[in-house]
Parts: sequence; C-alpha cells; structure tokens
Amino acid sequence: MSRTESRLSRQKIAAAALAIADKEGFEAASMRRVAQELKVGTMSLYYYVKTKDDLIAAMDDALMGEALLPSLPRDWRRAMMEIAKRTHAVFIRHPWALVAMLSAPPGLNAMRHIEQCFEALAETSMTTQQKMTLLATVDDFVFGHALRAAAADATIDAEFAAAQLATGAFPRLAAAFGGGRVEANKDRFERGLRALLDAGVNEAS
Amino acid sequence: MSRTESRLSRQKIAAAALAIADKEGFEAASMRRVAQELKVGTMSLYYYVKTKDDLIAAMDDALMGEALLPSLPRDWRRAMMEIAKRTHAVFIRHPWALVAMLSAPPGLNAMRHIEQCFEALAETSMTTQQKMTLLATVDDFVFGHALRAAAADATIDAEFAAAQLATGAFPRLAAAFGGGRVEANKDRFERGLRALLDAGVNEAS
DNA sequence: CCATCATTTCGTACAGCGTACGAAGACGAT
DNA sequence: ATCGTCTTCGTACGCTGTACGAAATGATGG
Repeated sequence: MSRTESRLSRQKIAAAALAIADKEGFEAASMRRVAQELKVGTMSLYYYVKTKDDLIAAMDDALMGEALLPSLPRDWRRAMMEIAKRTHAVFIRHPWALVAMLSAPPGLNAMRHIEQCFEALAETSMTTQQKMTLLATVDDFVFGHALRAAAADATIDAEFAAAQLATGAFPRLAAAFGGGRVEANKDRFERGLRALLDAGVNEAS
Repeated sequence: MSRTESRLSRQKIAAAALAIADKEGFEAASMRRVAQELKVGTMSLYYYVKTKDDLIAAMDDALMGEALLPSLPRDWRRAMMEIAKRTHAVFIRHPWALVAMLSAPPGLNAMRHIEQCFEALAETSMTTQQKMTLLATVDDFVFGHALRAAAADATIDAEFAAAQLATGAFPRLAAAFGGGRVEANKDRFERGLRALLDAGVNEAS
C-alpha cells in the first residue's frame, strides 16, 4: 500500500467534513469531530488546514467542484441554463455553504466554474465585460434563490404567521392567503433565469 | 421616569446586539457582550429571548424594519425598484444577516415587507399568484446579489487567483483579465432587477 | 403593614468550541 | 548512528450558549 494513500490531505479532510455536515448538520462538523472520523488527532488537521475557516473554504470548493458540468451543450442559453440549474441543485442540498461563502475566498473550482461559464458564452457576440456581467448576474440569482429556498424550508413558523394575519394588520397578505393558499410559482427559478439570459442577449445586440 | 423605560425588552436587546454587530462584527455580539452593553446579567436576556437564534431572528427582523419604505411611489415598477434597492442596501451593510436568515423564521417586519410589495403591485392586472411569484423572484435576486457582493468584498484572494491564472489552466478567464482588468458591470443589480420586472409584466399580459 | 404570590433578575456550572504551543515520532540523507 | 525536516498530536486557555435554581423585586389582598 502506497504511503500517500493513508496520508491526510486538505481534500480528504474536506471530504470527511462534508460527509459529517451532510449527515449531522454543518455545526456537527467541528475540528474534533472531523479528526475523530479520520482517526487522527485533532491538531493533526492543522498541518493541512490553516484554520477552521480554511477548512470551510475547502469544503465550499469541493462543492463548487460538484457544480461543474462534465460537458457543455452547444447552445449558449442551454449551457448557461444547465450550469445554473446544477449549481442551484448543489447549494440547495448544502445551504450552510451559502453562509460559508462569506468567510471563504473563491478556490480552484470556483475559478473553474467561471471558466466554464465563459466557455458557454464563447461563441456569442458579447464583449468580455458583457459576459462577465451576465454570468455574475446569473450567479447572483442562483445563490439568492437557493438561500431563500433553504431559509423558507427550514424556518417557516406557520402558527406565528397565521396569528399575525388574523390581527388584520396585513390586509393584502391575508387576502392572498385567504383565498386558497396561494404560493409563488414553483418554476420561478427557471423563469427568472430565462429573463436574465434574455436581457443579457439584448445588451449584446 | 416610567419604569417600563428602564426595563428590558426583546426589541431593546435586539437593538443593542445590532449596534455591537455593526461596530465589532457579528461574532462579537455574544450573549455576554450584549448583556454587558445593557448593564445586565447575561442570563437576564433569556427572560425575553428564548435562545441565541431567537435573538438573531429579532435582529434580522429589526433590519427588515429598516428595509421598509415610508411611502410608496405610484408607479408599480418604481415602487418595486425602490423597495428592492432599499432592501439591498440594508443587507449590503449587514451581510451576517443573510446567514441568519437560515436559522430565523420571518418576523413581523418580514411580513410587512411582503405586504408592502403586494401594495406596490395592487393596481396591476396581475393575479395574486403572479404577484407572489414576482415579489419572490425579486427578493431572490436582491438577497443573492447582496450575498455575493458581500462575499466578494470580504474575501478575494488576489494573490492565489493570479498564481492560478498564470498556470494556464484558465485560458478564457486569463484572457478576460489579461486585457485590462475587466469587471462585471457595476449596475448589474439594477439591470437584472429591471429584467425580472419586465418578465413579470409579460407574464401578466 | 404584612403575607403571599407572580414576575423578573442573575450567579454558578458545564460541555463544547477553535487553536497556540511545544514535545514527540517518523523518515530520508549522510 | 546522527542529523534535519516533515508530520503527528496532547495539553491547556479562553471563549461560547445555556440549564438550573436561588434571589430580588413588585403587585395584590387581608
């Protein structure tokens, strides 16, 4: 058995932490817990990872790796659409990673993600700046939707909301929910995406 | 002096915590620190606040209060635009609140925010579901842009990125940044917003 | 004025966190 | 066998949220 196989590495640590975060929640992925999972002393991790935030950055980047498309559709709209949908799916599954973005600088896979977006837009007539703007805008929307979907999923307090509606302080809201439980359209994500892509191409012309 | 003035309250605790988070960062706003600021025993806070997450929810809701518009422009586009811009500005200033969304159910002011959006859309011909979808989509984009702007602001590692670009692994990215430091358009937020609003009205017709 | 009771305050203690520090083990080269 | 570097990790410190129960405070009825 090669020695490198049994050795630790930044990636292996990140993978172990990711597995724990998935199974037991992000907060369970403490340095001690990760070390235990790898059958290693806690402080050993610090040889490969500068700090906990650094580990989180590695986890985040592993996720961005999952968001990469193995191959790109020819049509640039389809391509951008699929990148966005895949990225979205990844972060819907790992909402804590959205939080982590705030303390983790972009890593290798984040750069690959941007590279892939540029590749998708390669054959359009957009200027570099237009491409940049479009991909940034799309990612804004992707992460935003994922964030709010995760938040809504985790934390609606129906009891409190119903009580407030009953006070009459929110007439329009009450009307909206009174007449048969109206919710936002399920495919608003795809619709919004399409709108942003359309606007991007209009810029270009 | 009235006794109620010197008494604690959920709001006053949230306000104190908010002040600390602004001055010294979100992580500095610990229960002990907040209590000290209010000249009160740490555990006294727990009479008004069930848990730390509950306090965070209160802070978040106070912020949503700041995002409310005192008065609404007549034109529904302008109105939605201004609500979005104001909300955006608030969360750009308090990026930690985006994180907090994941563990805090929507409070009173969040409901007021939605009510205000419905009010902005009251005179359009949209159905309730269309209104709901539009305001949800807009908020997705608003929070997403704020999140990514805050992340980019806090954590770009220019040195690492430059080193990676130099390896030649990112030809298109290198080309984009090689020819004169191209960045995404500064007003992509407003442009994106407009695109989403336009799409919303197209749905309606 | 005192007794009684609910409301409000908070001191102590505990388990868990990230990590600074430095000792110890493992290993290749001379 | 010895040195030097790479890798491991045990201990300890200061911080966190908060469970628990005792104390202080304020209002109420006799």
